[in-house]
Amino acid sequence: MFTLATWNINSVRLRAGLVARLLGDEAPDILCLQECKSPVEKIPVEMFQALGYRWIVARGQKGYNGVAILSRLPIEDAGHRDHARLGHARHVAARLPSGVIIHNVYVPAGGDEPDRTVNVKFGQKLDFLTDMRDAFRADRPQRSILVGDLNIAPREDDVWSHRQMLRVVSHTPVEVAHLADAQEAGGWVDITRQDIPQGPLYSWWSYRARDWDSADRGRRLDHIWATGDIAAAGHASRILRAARGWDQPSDHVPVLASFDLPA
Amino acid sequence: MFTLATWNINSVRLRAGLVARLLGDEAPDILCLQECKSPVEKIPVEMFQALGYRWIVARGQKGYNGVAILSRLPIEDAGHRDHARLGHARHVAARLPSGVIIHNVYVPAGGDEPDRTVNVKFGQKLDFLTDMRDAFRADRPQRSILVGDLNIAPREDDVWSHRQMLRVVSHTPVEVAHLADAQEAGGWVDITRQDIPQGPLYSWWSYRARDWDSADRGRRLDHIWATGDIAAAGHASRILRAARGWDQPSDHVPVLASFDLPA
DNA sequence: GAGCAACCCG
DNA sequence: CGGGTTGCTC
Repeated sequence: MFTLATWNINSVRLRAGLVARLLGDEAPDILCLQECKSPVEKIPVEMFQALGYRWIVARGQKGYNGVAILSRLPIEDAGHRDHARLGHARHVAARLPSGVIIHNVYVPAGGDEPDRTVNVKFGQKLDFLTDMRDAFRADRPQRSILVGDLNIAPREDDVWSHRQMLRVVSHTPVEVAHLADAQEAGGWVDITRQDIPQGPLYSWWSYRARDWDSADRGRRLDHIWATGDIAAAGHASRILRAARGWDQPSDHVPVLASFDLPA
Repeated sequence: MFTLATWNINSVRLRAGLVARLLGDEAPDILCLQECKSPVEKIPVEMFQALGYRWIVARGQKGYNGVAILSRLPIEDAGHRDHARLGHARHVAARLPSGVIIHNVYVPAGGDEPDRTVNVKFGQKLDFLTDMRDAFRADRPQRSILVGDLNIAPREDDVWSHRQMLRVVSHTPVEVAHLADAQEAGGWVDITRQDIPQGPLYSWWSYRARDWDSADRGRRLDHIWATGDIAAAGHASRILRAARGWDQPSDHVPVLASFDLPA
């Protein structure tokens, strides 16, 4: 059995203290971070190692993007992909001793306008998802877990208002379809929704609203998926809403799940 | 009797807490600040008023310069000067009930190269001082006090090494001469040195040295002067070296003096 | 070394 | 709103 968490940290150096708090409070075996906004060599790894997270696999970039997998179980680097050839640090993979592969993904946010003819970033987001789909078609994953900030809230109850969000990037039908295609191509099961099938579930609240808690205009942008062969082992899904109220918080909160599998 | 302090605060908004600490600890009747780096309307005046400093006279500018006089005695705005027509907020004056005038001055730093033919900022610094001199010649001050960051350490014992500083902006002979001319034109007496005639005295330590305290490569850039007619009333001069060790400090520390005069 | 501006990005 | 960047100033 092992527990896994994913968190868009929005600067791993600025929020190393919050990461330490999560590791201390929840003690996941594996923590996948996105938006580290740091070159790999400037990630405060000693701090995480001091807390028992001796293994780290990461892809870094100065100022933007950046993904890292911290683990207290031994992990090996399992490569990384440059989906849609953006040249961004948005994917890294690790292998557990049992052979299970963890993919840590940070899908592009996609800008404001949900129209690729006027907004190149929206086109890049769709291309990134199409490229993910193609990679999973070419090489169907098995005994794998995919987590990360996918920057899409696919279901009606993944957003505070389906109607008001239909034309807002992260919940438009074209994005949801692209995400579904990638999910289907990999045979990925949404573990969070397998565990909590009904009702509103959010992992992100905008910085721009000061009353994020009462207004509760959230979105579920952060996901934990597993391939069908191991999906039944996934359980104990949680979203740590309280982390949005921590001091100097990220706009995302950690999402967790456990797997009844040998690590 | 009243006590007066001067402090280059290097952002009054960022260090409003330190200002409050000084006001609480030392309770000067008047505090003159330089480098407020703020428009007047964004200075946290409510905070100072809550501590009893009900009067404020200020000249502001966005991002750079900015001078303010906080007082718990009633003061009136006594105008401001734009020496050398730089268009900077570097001078403001206030009048005490007794008629004593307080000038709060922030002399330009002057850049790195002490040569006006290659460094316009150095030329502006000299012009600013010449213009101060001319203003005092035209209208000789009486019953006046002049304080501020004059960005010049005039004496050998105002710097950690006279020899090594002779070609460093803030201690070059040409600057010292310009300052002396302005001082003489106004009949100004250096109250700090009237009180503490001998020995090293510094009010500034560079941010760049982490070991500012042990290395002690300081300079006395911040001054309290009074016209000859009231100079004998000046006493109890102090430089609050400890403030350089406060949390997130300014690179300057407060300089204080008291005057045995009716406010 | 540190603050602020202007700018990019989410 | 709140991260990051570069460039300027002190």
